[in-house]
Amino acid sequence: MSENKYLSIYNDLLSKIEKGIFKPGMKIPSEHQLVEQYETSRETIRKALNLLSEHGYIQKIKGKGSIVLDVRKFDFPISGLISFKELAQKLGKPSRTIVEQLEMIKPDEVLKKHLHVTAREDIWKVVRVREIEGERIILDKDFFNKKFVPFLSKDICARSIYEYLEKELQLKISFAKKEFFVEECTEEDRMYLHLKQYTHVVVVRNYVYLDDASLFQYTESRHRLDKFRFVDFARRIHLH
Amino acid sequence: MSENKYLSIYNDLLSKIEKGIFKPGMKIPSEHQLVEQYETSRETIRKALNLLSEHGYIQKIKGKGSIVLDVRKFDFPISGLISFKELAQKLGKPSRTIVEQLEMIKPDEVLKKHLHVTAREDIWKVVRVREIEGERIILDKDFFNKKFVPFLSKDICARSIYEYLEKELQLKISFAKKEFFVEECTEEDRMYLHLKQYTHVVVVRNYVYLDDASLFQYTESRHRLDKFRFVDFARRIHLH
DNA sequence: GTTGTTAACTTGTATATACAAGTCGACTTG
DNA sequence: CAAGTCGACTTGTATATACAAGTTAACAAC
Repeated sequence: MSENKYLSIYNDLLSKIEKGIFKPGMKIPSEHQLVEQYETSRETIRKALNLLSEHGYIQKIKGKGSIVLDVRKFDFPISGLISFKELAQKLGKPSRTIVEQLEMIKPDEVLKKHLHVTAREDIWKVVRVREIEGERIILDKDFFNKKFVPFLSKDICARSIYEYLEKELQLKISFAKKEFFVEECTEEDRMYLHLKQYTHVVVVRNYVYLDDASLFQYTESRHRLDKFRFVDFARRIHLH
Repeated sequence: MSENKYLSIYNDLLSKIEKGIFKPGMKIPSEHQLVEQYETSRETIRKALNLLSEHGYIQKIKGKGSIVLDVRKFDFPISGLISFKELAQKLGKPSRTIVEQLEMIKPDEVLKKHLHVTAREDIWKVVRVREIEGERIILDKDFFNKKFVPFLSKDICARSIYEYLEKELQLKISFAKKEFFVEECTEEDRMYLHLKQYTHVVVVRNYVYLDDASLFQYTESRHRLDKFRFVDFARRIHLH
C-alpha cells in the first residue's frame, strides 16, 4: 500500500477505471463526494485527480465534473518510464530476454558523451535481445555507471535489472529523456535480430536519471521497423 | 500576461531558465525565497514549481532545493501538443507550408473510425506539405469535423490552422493522443514528398480533443525516415 | 580527530477556509 | 410560451497553518 494518502487514492481510482467500474464517458464522483468517501480533504482529492488527468485517464471540466477518457484504454506502450518486464506483463505477449553480452568496459568517446563520464570510470555494458512471439525484435544495449551499480550478473539481466536496482540497490529512478529516430541497420543489428528484408531500424536513446538528477544509465534500444509502436499523451499548455 | 498567479510565475521562471539566468545544475531560489519575491503563498509557488518539474525543466530534491535540468536545453521537438508553426519558430529553420488539397468530404469507413463520426457528417480534409530547408519532408493530412470548424480557407491553412481555431473560433484545444509507427510509403507519399531512395515513412497519428473531451481533429503526419526525430520526457511513478 | 547532536534550513503532505467562475435545472417574470 | 434569474451544484485559485522528513553545517563531547 502507499503511505501517501493522495497516491493511494490515485491508485484506487485508477484501478476502478482499469477494471471498468468507472467506464469511459462516465462521470466519476464529484470532489465533494470523494472527500466524504475517502474521509479526507478536498486538496488531497484534487492531487489524486490532477495526477489522473495528467496521465490521460480523466478530463476535468469546470462546473461539470470529471469524465473518464478512453484514450488510455487499449494502447501500450504509452509514454512513460517503464521497464521491458513491466511492459511485457501489461501486453501479455509471450516474450523472452536473451543476455548476449555482460562485461565491464572503459567508455569510448561516444559513450563518454552519452553517459557524462571520464575515460577512467568503469562502465557495465549489457547487450540483450528481446524475443517477442518467437522473433528477435529488439536489441537493447545498456550502459550503467559502476559508481551506481557495483555488481551485475547474467541472472539479474535476464530477469529484470530495474527490479534489482530499485528493490535491492534502493536506487531511486526518477526521470528519463528518450530520443526516437530511424537509422540504417548495422552489422550488429543483423547479427542479433531477425531483420527480414528491412534496411533500417528505429532507435530509441534513453537517458535515465536518479532522484538527485544524476545520470546513471544510457540505453540504446534498436527495434525492427515493422514492430515498433509508441503512444504519447500530451496536454496543451495555455498561457493566456 | 496570465491572469493566473501560478501560471505567470511558471512563465517567469521558465523564461529565466531559457534565457540562462538560471543555468543547468544551478539551484533556483527556495520556495520560501520565491514566496517573498513574488509576494504570494507557498502553495502557489509550489504549483508553479511542480509544473516546471513535470515538463522536465527542474528537479525538486527534498531537503535540498530545486535544480535546473539541461534535459530540455537543446531538444526539439519534445513531447507536447504544439503546432507546426510554433515548432518551426522554435527551431528557426527556414520552412514553408504548401496547401495541396482543401475540400469538404463525407468520411469513408476508416475515417469514420478515426474521427468517431457518422457517414452523414461533413468533414474538412486538408492536405499540406511541409518544406524544410527546401526539401518536401512531411505530408500532413488533417481531418476536422465541420461541427466544430464551419469554415476554412487556403489562406488559413497556409498560415496556421491552430491560431485560427484558438484565436478566431475560440476553440479550447486540450489534449492529444499520438501514435508513432513505420509504414511502407504509398503512391501519395511519393507524389507529394521528396522521398529519395527511402521505402518507408514514419507515420504519426494524432487525435486531438477539446476542453470537453470531444474529438474534433484527426491528423496523419507522414515523415521522411531520415528527418524524423522525437524527444520524450517521462517521470517514473512510484507507488510504494 | 572522530563521532554524535543539535539547529536551521530545505521540500512533502494534509488540512481548512474563502471566493471565483462555469453549468444546469427550476422557477419567476414578462 | 419565452426569456431571464436564481440557487445549488461543479471545478479552479489563493491563502494559512501544521507537521513530517531529508540535508547540511556548526558545535560539543569524547
